[in-house]
Amino acid sequence: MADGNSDTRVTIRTVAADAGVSVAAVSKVMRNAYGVSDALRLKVEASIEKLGYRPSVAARGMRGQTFTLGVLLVDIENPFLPAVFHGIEEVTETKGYKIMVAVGKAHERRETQLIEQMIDNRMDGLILVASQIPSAVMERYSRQIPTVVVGHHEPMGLGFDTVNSDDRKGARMAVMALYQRGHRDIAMLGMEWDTGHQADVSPQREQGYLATMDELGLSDRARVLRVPPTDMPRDDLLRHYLTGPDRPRAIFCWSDLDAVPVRNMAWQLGIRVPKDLALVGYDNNPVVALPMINVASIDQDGRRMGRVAAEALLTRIGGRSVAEHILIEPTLIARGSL
Amino acid sequence: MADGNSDTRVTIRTVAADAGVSVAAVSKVMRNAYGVSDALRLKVEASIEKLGYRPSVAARGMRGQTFTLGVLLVDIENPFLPAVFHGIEEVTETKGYKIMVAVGKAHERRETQLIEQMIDNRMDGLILVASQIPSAVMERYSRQIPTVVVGHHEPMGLGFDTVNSDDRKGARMAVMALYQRGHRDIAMLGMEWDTGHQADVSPQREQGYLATMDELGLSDRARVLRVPPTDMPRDDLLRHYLTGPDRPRAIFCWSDLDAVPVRNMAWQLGIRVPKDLALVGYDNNPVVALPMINVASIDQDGRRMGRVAAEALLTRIGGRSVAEHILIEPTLIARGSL
DNA sequence: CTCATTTCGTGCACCGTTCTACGTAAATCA
DNA sequence: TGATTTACGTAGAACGGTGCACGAAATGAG
Repeated sequence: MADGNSDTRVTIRTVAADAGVSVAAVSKVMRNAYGVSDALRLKVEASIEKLGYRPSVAARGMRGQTFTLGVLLVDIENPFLPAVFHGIEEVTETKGYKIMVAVGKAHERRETQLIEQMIDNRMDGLILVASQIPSAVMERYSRQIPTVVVGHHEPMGLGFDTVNSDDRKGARMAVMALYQRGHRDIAMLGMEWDTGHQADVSPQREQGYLATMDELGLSDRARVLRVPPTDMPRDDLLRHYLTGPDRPRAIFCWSDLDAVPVRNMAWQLGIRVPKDLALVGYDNNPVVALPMINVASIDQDGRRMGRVAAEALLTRIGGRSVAEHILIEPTLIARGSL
Repeated sequence: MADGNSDTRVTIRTVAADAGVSVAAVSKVMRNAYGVSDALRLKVEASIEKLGYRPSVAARGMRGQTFTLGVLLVDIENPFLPAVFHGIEEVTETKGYKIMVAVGKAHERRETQLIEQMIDNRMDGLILVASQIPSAVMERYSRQIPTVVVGHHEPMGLGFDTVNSDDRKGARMAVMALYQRGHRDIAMLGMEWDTGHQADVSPQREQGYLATMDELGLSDRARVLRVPPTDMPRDDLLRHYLTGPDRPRAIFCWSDLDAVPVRNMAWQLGIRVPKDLALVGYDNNPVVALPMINVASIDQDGRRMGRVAAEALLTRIGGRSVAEHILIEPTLIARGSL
């Protein structure tokens, strides 16, 4: 690497002078564009190496590509999201693209600001992971910048691609696993209704749950218990669900973020798992894999979703304009809670 | 290659034309620079609002500030890091700075690449959180860009500021808490030695542990059990530590990332906590707060560290050049494992 | 009323790239 | 051999801002 210190930054001109060629020639080499001989390339590459030249992203962004992609994560706590992020990186890293991450904290206004920031920063493309932004707004932004959306069902989206786990199927697998172990009284723990985000994953899982219960002839016992988001106090509500007269014998939780508190509350109440209460969660969070917790879960393979999303974005940057909507198969990770 | 849009972007010139003033005047208003009358400001602001103008970060970066700070997190899994990140955001958000995150995955070469990327992107400053980069390299980068380092003890650093939890004191609090509950045979679980990263937090905690054991006259029983990083298989080793002839009656774990597996292994082996084995961890990870896990921990207040780091960076960007080294007091969160 | 000083606004030279248009030499074709 | 085509390299105009140098107008001092 060996760079000297930074009296004057080494620019494309420095390199050109050192190699005894024109600025444009160096630019061509950098972008391995058409029309540069091996001799020239070698000369320029030697100078680049010698001087430790690195092109300015800012200057690049003014005319051409920045080779930087923006990734907007809904939050950073849920381990599913880092998994997606790693998948994205696996692909972009080999293709010479860099990543810029931002965290939207599930707040719509904040997320739109961040997207605008990414556009201002001249990102070449955008991956939105589990964003709270309404589809119409996404559609609008996607006209300004190539966009792929992960964890947001919108099969009719025109301007952007989507990559999703097959959430209905995942819910079906969870219900079937409980059914096959003899459970009939299966409830679901779902997110609280707020706005009408039908495109989110939680409603998809609910639909899968309800359809499967129906298919099994259990629709009279089907019910969705709602809990507020994790940053609200919920212990009393969970206790009520687990001890009330209508308490279920099996629960499918829309997310491990909720399955873990449920498992803990059961333990505190002396409810045995799986004898008195069977559980299946969603996301295969590392916490449910702990021996003491040991809750079955649906694995979405976030890493794979990230890879697929990144590949889709790159082809879209490459010129594809017809939208792709990719669905990925989840798998059941069976554990002691069934 | 590029997609076919559309609306010609609204630039500073568009605004100038609309407001009937010069480009320089608009620039001045944007930066609220000296020498602009209220009348002019109002006119320009109206046009900006009307046209929805947003300055190009890329273009700005070529001469002036980008109002964007780079944050390099060592990884994204350990919840302590998001906490620091949120703290940083709390202050930058109010000062009009944006954040760009990158994740170094504890890999030195990767981290240096990311830092260079941030410099290429013309970030106004850099916050490195628990970075693996040697101090000498940090020193070198800090000459190119204002830098604050979190979770890396380097009180002699000249070119950059540091913000740390007082890790020796935290270790002392953990040992004292165990001592006061009557424990004498207290071991520590530490990171495996790899390179000589004396500046990292883990050795600091070890020093605090050893000094406190010494102070209590227990230095003959003091020992540091070493475990490989979390992505390696470690169950056999943990089992060995907990069942071997030299098995301790109390363990201070350098991180909750290790305390949780220890707690689980104890459970699997039928070792009662805290009766047969007392535990204290570090970082107050949400997992140790779960009722079923319930392990005491030292809280570093990552949020506060993030706030302090961001404030330091802003004053450094503002012109301060003498280094600051800030130490923050940790607190003990007592739980059933003591 | 004149001269000095401050306040406000503008013109223009950058910043470090990309990319189009163009010139020239070498290679291919008829 | 002359006429085209192809390959290679260059000059120079963008890109969208910043900020210096400067002039005009307004204000204050004597």
